[in-house]
Amino acid sequence: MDQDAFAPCCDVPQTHNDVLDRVGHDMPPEEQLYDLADLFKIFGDTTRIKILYVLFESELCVCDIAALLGMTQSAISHQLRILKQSKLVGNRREGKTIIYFLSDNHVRTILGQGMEHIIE
Amino acid sequence: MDQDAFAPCCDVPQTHNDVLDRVGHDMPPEEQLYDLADLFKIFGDTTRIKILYVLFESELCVCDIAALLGMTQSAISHQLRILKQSKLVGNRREGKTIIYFLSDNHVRTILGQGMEHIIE
DNA sequence: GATACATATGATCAATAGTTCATATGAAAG
DNA sequence: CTTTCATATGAACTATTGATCATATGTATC
Repeated sequence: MDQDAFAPCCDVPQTHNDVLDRVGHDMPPEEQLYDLADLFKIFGDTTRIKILYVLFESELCVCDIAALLGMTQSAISHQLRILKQSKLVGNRREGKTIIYFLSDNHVRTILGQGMEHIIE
Repeated sequence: MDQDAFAPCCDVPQTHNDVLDRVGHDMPPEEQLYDLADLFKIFGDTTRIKILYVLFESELCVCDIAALLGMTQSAISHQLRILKQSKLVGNRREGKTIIYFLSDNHVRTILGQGMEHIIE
């Protein structure tokens, strides 16, 4: 990053360049931040949250999830695709049906922390 | 919830109603799930993630954040508004400028867990 | 191998979100 | 009290997203 890129932009009584330099340096790389936002986007939809919550308690086939949430098989399938791409859920075939399950421990923590925040 | 609402929808070798009954019961109320999704939507944008990251290390005024991220003051201000509405950041006036800061401990945990997930 | 069942996928459409531009608010200095 | 500086806000435009509908894939059964 350019050393002198940050000129004082307002008359705050502290030295700006010091702070700005330091802050700018500890920033994770652009790509990681992008991936991180993408991950949280997944949690930012009620349907997907509900899916994660039901899988939380039991692995389930697609039609069961659809029945539980009162939604179309197609809608659920589309969302499961997204969840699987992000490695948040996994699946296995069992005869004609396909069983989905949570594949990651972080899911619980992330949802839990989110809940704590909104409960307050 | 209706006791007999869930008929078996596929020929999975387990009894569906048992599982579906149990899973349906431990679901948080609709409104909470909605709020939860709304909270995560906030983390689902690169700009807001970056803002949180810089505030992570130091409280800053609006124009400093804009300078750090190389973005318009207006864009930043709009996003700060959203972050403030969700109680993720707070602010205080200091002369002509307004200083923003992180107001919640969960922010660190949530971002941290997210990072852990994508690093793997 | 033809049919039925469970799931996946592609196209389409409505709704939502983020940036930009122009402008408004609000405190401080002269 | 007028001007200036820092920030906030509203409107408009584009891009993205989630549900629906129709259809494709793929496994099992006859």
